[in-house]
Amino acid sequence: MSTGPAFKRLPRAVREQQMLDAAVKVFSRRGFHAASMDEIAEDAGISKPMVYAYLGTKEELFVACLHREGTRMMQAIAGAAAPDLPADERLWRGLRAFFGFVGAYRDGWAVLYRQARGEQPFATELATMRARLVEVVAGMLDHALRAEGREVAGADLEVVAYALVGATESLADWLADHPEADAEKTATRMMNVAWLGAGQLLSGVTWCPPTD
Amino acid sequence: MSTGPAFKRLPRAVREQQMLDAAVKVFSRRGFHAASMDEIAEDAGISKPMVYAYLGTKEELFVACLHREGTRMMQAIAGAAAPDLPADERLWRGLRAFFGFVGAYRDGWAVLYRQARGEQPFATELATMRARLVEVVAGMLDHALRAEGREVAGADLEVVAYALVGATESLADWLADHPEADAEKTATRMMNVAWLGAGQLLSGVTWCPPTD
DNA sequence: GAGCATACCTACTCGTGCGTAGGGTTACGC
DNA sequence: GCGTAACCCTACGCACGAGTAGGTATGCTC
Repeated sequence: MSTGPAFKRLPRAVREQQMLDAAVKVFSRRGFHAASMDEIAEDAGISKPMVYAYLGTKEELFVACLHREGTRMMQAIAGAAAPDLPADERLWRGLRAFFGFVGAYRDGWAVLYRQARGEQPFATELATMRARLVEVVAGMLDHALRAEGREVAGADLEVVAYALVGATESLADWLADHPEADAEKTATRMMNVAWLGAGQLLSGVTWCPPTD
Repeated sequence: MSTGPAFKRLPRAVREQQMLDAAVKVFSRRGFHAASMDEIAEDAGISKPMVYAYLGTKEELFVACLHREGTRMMQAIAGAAAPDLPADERLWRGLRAFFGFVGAYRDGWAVLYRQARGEQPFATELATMRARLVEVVAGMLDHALRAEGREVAGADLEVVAYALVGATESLADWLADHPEADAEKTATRMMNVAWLGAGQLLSGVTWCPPTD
């Protein structure tokens, strides 16, 4: 007369992914501190001790989320940026891949990143990832410059790259908040700002503060 | 034989400012949730019930911080952007004022904003402020465009403005993390990226995705 | 079908930190 | 000098949520 187990027993690997899905969802909705392990467990359709057994403490769980989403993003971008292409082509492909990723994982990405910014333990983790991106962009600009036989101080390039990455993240946030918006179009907009600006700089045009 | 009161009795207005100073400091160091009212009180040289008596609950206290810093920032920028100047001049002055502000209040500003991003109750408050900035920048671009007799869809302008604001905030974060960096120089860098990019767009140059 | 590992649960402990009750002390008006 | 209002404190109640103890059921191997 027993109805049997209401929910199936599943292999570890599957449950871990379900837990991570739930964790990303709840963390993004509530923020790291406000999220409760109980809610994550419930959302994953499992009880709390299972989460601790598989993914460890709350911090470790968050790091696992960060890691999975970060890896997904890097993979999405990695293929796009073949180093032998011209700089504008590389930038365009990179941006398209990036916004494509954000568009697909709106919920996950943007808010995870918004969360990780504030909390000390994770901010460094995030900063490392961003540093990698900045380095790639700076390297690309540098490459393009050398191809024209000119050179710019590394620090300057890095700051420019930093600004570009910041602008991109900002538009990614915007995209995440506007479900109706189109990822491809957003990428084009970003490319306009980034490339026409970078293009000018690459051609040696420089703006100087007025001497008043 | 009594040594008298170790700490002076001070009028409300003074104490409130001390509390806000302490709150900004602690919130920025620890983040909203990790910050404790006890630590804030201790740092302000006062006991906890006083904080509740004057500034209300933790959320209300944080909002008060956000409000004070936000107002300071807006005031810093407000004077700089006289509407009758040419667009590049206005942008330059705005940026200089902005980075000057961030440079002066490194501790307070950047981290307050980093915090407010994540937590739902404050994210909207912040979004409103940012929206005002975006509007100002978009208005400036629009003005410059009309002066040349051209016109661009409002939505497009807004996205471009959004990207510029994002890039600027990103460099502000960078500035806040690099105490040795110079605010003026950072503003110049930002102006290079923003204006040379915006300048191209204003001259009607547009980048189109390659048809492959 | 006995043994064992793995999946899974209910029901707790315990620290932490928000918010408050209730009372003391200094200044200031009259 | 005396009331009254503002300033300020020590000490608590209480809820919430991280992490755990200890036990049950299911599938897999031989």
